[in-house]
Amino acid sequence: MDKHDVLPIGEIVQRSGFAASALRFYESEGLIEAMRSGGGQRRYQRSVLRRLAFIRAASNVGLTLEEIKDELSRLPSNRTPTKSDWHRISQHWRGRLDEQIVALERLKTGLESCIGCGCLSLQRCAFSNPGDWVASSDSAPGAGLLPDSLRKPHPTRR
Amino acid sequence: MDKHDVLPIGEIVQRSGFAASALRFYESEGLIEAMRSGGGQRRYQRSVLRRLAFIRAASNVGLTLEEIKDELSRLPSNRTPTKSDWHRISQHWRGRLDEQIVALERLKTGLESCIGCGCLSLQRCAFSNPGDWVASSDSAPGAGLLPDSLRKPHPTRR
DNA sequence: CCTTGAACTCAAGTTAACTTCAACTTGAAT
DNA sequence: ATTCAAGTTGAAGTTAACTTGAGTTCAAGG
Repeated sequence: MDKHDVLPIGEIVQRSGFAASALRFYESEGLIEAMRSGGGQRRYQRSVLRRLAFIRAASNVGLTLEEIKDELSRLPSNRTPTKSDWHRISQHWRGRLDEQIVALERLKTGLESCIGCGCLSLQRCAFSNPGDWVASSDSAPGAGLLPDSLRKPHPTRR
Repeated sequence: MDKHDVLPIGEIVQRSGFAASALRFYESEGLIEAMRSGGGQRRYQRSVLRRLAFIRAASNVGLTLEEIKDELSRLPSNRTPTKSDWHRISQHWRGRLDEQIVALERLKTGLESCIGCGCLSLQRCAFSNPGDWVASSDSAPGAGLLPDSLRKPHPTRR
């Protein structure tokens, strides 16, 4: 039990779906670890696959690598996460997703209410109001708008 | 009726909530236009405010500047958009928002179904599956995952 | 031994959407 | 006439999350 306990990077690429360059990058950022072969090539433990799955899931939820790193480090040191670890985390992520959904729905509602008025006059359209206008009258109709956590996709990604 | 028909950049900054640098940038990208004073300073027509409101709203919906530029150019040349223009556009935006909401909800559902299994085993967890796995079995449970249009916020903003 | 495909490193490039900076110039008010 | 806030330009910087490229080395099969 030696040869099959570690996997070369190509294998990890296959099984995880991440590019080799991404794996090296994650390693450089301290998200994953690797041992080295005699000649200096990376040899991964099987557990890195679970870690990578976690990374992908978290990233789908919209966490930054920084945040993901934090969560990974909070996962009681490298043992397999228990069901309660997983439950705690999923609650957190659920919250994130809910926030995002609510924000989008608020936006949609604003949009709908604008169809009637044909406005975009910048006068009192909640949909197009810049942040400070909205902030000024606290209980405004379309108050809030997009939270910081809802901005455009990153172009690099697949 | 001359002095009050054009506005200096500072005024536009106040009224639109965009930074002066953003306004110059938008101009360089052809999203807005400006006349010049004798000495070369920008003088904006009032209508630019409506355009800027449109830009902000579209950007809140998640359109790229490129897309916004397209939509602006499709708005029957610079006249005030009619109610039907606005209706057509808002339908488009609504579609975008709906897509995004659906994607997030699919993700949330996947997350929920994962709580029970405590998985992230990379074996068959729809939530953490990389794209190609999902693509391979077409009618998979959590199929689809995040569309390209749903990736992280851009840090620069506000 | 030789050949090749797989891997390595490190620096630099990519993308969007702006911002910052340095070094002036304008223009409205006193 | 002076002043100074407000405006101008063009180039370079910022951020996240990686990718690309150049030049070199590893490792496994024949």
